[in-house]
Amino acid sequence: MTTVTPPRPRRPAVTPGRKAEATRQALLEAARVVIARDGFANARIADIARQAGKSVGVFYTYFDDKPALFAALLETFHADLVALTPSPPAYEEDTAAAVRSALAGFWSTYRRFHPEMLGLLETGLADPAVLEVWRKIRRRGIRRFAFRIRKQQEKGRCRGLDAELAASALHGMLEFTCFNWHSGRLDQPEGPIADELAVDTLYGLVARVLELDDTTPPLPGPPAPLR
Amino acid sequence: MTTVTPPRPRRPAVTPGRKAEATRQALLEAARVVIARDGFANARIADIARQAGKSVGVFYTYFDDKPALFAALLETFHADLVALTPSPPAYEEDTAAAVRSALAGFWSTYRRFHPEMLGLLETGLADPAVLEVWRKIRRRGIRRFAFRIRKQQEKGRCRGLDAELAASALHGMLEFTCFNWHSGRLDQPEGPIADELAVDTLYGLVARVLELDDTTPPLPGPPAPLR
Amino acid sequence: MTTVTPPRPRRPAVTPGRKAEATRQALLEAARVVIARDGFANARIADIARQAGKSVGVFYTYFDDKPALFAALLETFHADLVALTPSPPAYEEDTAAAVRSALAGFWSTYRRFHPEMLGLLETGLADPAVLEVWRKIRRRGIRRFAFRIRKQQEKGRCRGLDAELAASALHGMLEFTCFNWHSGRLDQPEGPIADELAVDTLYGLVARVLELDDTTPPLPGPPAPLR
Amino acid sequence: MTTVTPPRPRRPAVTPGRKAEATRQALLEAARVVIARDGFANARIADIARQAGKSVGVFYTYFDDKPALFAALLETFHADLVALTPSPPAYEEDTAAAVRSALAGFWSTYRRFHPEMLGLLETGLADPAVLEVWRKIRRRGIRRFAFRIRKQQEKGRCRGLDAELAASALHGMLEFTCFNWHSGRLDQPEGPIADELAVDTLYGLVARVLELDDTTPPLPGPPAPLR
DNA sequence: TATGAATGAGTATTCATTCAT
DNA sequence: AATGAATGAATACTCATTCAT
Repeated sequence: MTTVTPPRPRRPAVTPGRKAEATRQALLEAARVVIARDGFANARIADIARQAGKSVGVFYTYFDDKPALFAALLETFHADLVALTPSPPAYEEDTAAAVRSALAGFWSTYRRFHPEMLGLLETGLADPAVLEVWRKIRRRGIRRFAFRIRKQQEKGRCRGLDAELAASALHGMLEFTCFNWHSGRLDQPEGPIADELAVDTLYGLVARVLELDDTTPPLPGPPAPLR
Repeated sequence: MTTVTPPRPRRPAVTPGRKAEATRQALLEAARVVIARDGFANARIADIARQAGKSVGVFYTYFDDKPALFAALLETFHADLVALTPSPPAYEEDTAAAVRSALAGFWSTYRRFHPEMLGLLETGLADPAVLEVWRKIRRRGIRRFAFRIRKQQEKGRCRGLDAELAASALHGMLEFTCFNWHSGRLDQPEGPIADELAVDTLYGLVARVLELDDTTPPLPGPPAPLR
Repeated sequence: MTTVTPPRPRRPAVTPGRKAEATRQALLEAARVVIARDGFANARIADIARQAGKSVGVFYTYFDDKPALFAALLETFHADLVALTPSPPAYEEDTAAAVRSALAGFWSTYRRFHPEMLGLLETGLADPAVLEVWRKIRRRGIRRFAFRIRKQQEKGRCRGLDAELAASALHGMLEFTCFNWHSGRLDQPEGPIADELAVDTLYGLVARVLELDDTTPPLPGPPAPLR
Repeated sequence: MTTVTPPRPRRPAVTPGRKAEATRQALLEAARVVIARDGFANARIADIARQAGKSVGVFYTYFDDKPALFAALLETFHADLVALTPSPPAYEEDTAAAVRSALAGFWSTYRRFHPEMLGLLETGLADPAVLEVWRKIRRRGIRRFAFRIRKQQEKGRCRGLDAELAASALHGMLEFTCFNWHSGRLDQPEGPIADELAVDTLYGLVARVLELDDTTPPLPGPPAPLR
């Protein structure tokens, strides 16, 4: 037995008034604060509204529910990642520099979007809709890593690596590690990590995997000697 | 949502009779099934009990609450990781083989403990008690990676890498990637990944970072050319 | 963005234990009391639970929501109406007596199921699921009235009446009037109506429409003389 | 949910300018559309305002609250019913024709005021203020039916009928049946009912109850043969 | 030990009503 | 008069946890 389903829009189509957009942004920003503080699952709608200095009800003027809010947050996250891409020419000119710059971009982007990343980890695997967005975000990054690996393979480097899988692993490393280091909760007994050190380290890892150093000969065949 | 549980002396000392221990194990195993299927946050006590073929009430005969159940799962997880460590001599004899074997161990351990890993990702960052266990688990793995990096540095390899940070990143890569690939939800459009391929790929990455190949000269200094 | 839909039953399939059935019945009965007192729309789950001497939560052990509870109430209502039907032979033997007895049955049934009728009127037209049950209930009664009218038409009576429509109107009269008189709220300035008087009156109306009196000649043709 | 509204002197005396009255009418009309579509309880102020092409706020310039809006609708309803009454002479001249014409009036009036009737059914029994209006509306119709029955009884017809009760039942039949047939939701599998057929049928019923046909002898005494 | 019915605190969500502009 | 963003009280619903049997 179900109640009649109103065939009319649930939220009265927020007209993009000045004030309206400001409130929406305030809620989004408040949500990021609360998520960063309490975690995604623990973030209550009421807390978010309060953090924004608004009443509970107003939340539903702008979002259908918490998942919808998170979707909005992820949208910005994704858009930012897309904007981050260095130009292809840059890669050809000085691959190492381009990679390093891309990593620096990653590092700072994942700082900005720490709450979003927290939400992805907390709910991504259990919520199909979130999972789909996360896939989209990863696909981009993985594709670029795989492209770079194949380029190197054309030069006789990165021998024996499955480009797609290696890219997935590299992307995972960046995603998780940037998140982890920014969170300051899991490892780091000695306080926050300096940006330069973090990027240097990540570059040290990625550069070795991609065999970016041209002064060293390529590594030999499949590096798995015995099983 | 799991929270810190003050250790209170409840549950009238379940004398671990045959049947009792069997029930406890049944509940633990059921929890793993339900968590893998629905995620940790979505796993209800009632579901776990039903999956175990038991009544809800009996859950509390064996566990103080949901966090306590997860703590019990993590305990086994950690114990298994400890048992996994290859003997130090093995490393000195054939480092590459030892690393490869350690990675293969990682891979299969993270398959077995997929539900636990899911729980860590979902709640670890928001629940101090869980976070502490996760830290302990990671610390072990990171220490070993850092040790290996320093060993390599003594041989003139892995120049310019911060051993601790690089180890943290490598561990994160393994942790997240094994979890991810086993979950089969995030990347993988083409079905599950063969064990050998997965381990080969991970080894390919780790071996490059550690510069395990003795036939190639060490990479030059800090590999970050320009900032 | 939607949350994962648990593929498992929402309510853990109430096993028909003794106590369980008693509680379910208590809730149903409490609901009838509260609906009769406050109306269907005003009946809060919490009130129903309290009236049953139970906590809120238990309601959801037995019913998915208020509509589901109402569906359960209507089921009994319908079953009772079905059980009410006089045997066909009775009709043939003494039609007038059989009709009168059927009306008396109606009258007392609609007293018993006053809360259900209230719910039908309040929500029936706006809730498709409820509407469907109401249709089923009416269809039965209407079919029987229409059958009787056609029987009379075979005897040259009830000339010019559309059997289906007339049956619909007669059924509506009974339904609404029994409800109305039992409610004691709308007309009646002089207190409750005696059962006999009510049934006599209803019979007086129905008998005239069906032209049950055999001592009077049938009414002439279509009784609408001028338009 | 509508409730009794204490008459408080709010709304700073809307001087009924041209535009003002137009807005008020637009809101009333919009309310009728929305109620007919969604039911009274489901009709939200916001929906009504949107349907009228106005902002939510303006609703409260013209009405104190939702009950007040419904009261305004019922006022018009009642006024129309009053205006409907055929002149007494008409009855004496040709009773059958007058009754038929009254029924036709009923039929078309209840089409026009379908939303109002829906509101009465949905809230009338639970809201004392609405109930009172409904009583007033019914009283008029019942009084006229009772008057007619008594007139017939003076002629030796309608023997054994309690005039008041029979009138209440007849009025209920008309009220409910006109509403029901106009709604097109409960019975009618074969589409809307033609006006003439509807009025013919209702007349067929009422005329039989009132024994309007002068060519047939009056029915004998109390028609309830055995109890 | 086991059962499963009962509890109730914790949250999400809706929508009539207010109010600054 | 009109606008539409904001308010918050009222309710529904969930699920970890308790407890009588």
